Amino acid sequence: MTKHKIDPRVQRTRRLIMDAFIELSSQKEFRDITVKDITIEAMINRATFYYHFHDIYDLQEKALSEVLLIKLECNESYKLNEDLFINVFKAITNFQCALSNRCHRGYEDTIARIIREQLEVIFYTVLKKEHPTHDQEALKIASGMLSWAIYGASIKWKQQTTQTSEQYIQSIIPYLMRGIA
Amino acid sequence: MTKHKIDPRVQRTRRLIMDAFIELSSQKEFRDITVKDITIEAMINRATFYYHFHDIYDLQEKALSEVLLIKLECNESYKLNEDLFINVFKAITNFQCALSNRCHRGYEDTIARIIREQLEVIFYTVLKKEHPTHDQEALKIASGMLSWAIYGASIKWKQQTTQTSEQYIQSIIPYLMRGIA
DNA sequence: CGTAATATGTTGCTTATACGACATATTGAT
DNA sequence: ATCAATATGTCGTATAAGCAACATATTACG
Repeated sequence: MTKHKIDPRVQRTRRLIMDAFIELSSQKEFRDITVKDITIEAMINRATFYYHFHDIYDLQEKALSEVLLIKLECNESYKLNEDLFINVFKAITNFQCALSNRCHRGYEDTIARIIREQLEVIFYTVLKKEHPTHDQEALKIASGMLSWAIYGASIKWKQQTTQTSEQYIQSIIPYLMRGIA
Repeated sequence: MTKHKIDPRVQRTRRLIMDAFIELSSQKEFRDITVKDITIEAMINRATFYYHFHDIYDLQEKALSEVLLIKLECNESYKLNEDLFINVFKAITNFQCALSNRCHRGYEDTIARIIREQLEVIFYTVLKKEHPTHDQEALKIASGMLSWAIYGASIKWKQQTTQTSEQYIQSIIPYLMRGIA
């Protein structure tokens, strides 16, 4: 049960805006999508857009975060183990490949930040559950380092062509597991 | 271009309500569908439902009219000829068959009225276009009689089992065409 | 480079929708 | 037949969304 119920109109309108962005992003590059495009596709007023989002960049981040979140398929049964790393790595590499022809220059930093932030939340949640008595700050640092590490691995993976993402992450999991679990 | 623009919120909300009704009517009989069911399925407030519809019966009529309208596939190129009668007849018999297992007793009159009203509008529009100088009242009477006739034929068709709806209407078209075109 | 067209961002006001409360009606169970 | 549960219908209030207008910024074109 949600502790705080969101107004259904807000849910619907945000859904309309997010879906409009996703639809438009399959038709044109991110930098060519305007707030006007969004409002036409979603059939909402421009003032309504600004009621929900700061600007087009705010929407891009939130929309991409949601897309990644869906790919990550987070669930409460996640444990800090090999399966988690494999799933997470496949999700972020899939995410990056899906974006590679929609946003060239200028979005790498945004995407990188979105990926790291999502990973950090996941790792922190899992670590918190497995080590409830540990210092919160230490868990934050650990999850932050892990997210950077996984992200760095994905960048390295992209630079090579001989291994699938699953093969690649499996080859580096021993380096991840040592010193954590 | 519409001469009067409808508020997008009104359009969206009515769409939600109509779609909720259609969805529910594939799961339960009409008489078992409540306003509460509709508001849950559509995710709208009960007061909002009453803002748009008088009661559940008002919704049923409007929703069914829309379903029939879609089946009729009205377009501006319609002419009062054999094709029109065949299309119209197939649409209303299809409509009646689709409903036959969702609303038993108590809805025949509502459905009959919906069918006749839609047919009357279609026939009047076509007659008006083909005989623009004719007396408006005479055109109304002619379209009314035609709609009753076609509806009556559909009732007769249901009572027999040897002919398809298309065969049936073709066998009675000569009786319809004489005295009109 | 200058100008026109287009997009952005904001504002005040209006309309549509949500909520909770309430009285009444209907339905289901005993 | 009675009572409890559920549904209906309405109301006052609050919030979200739409509209038109406006000033400013950006983009496209000649």
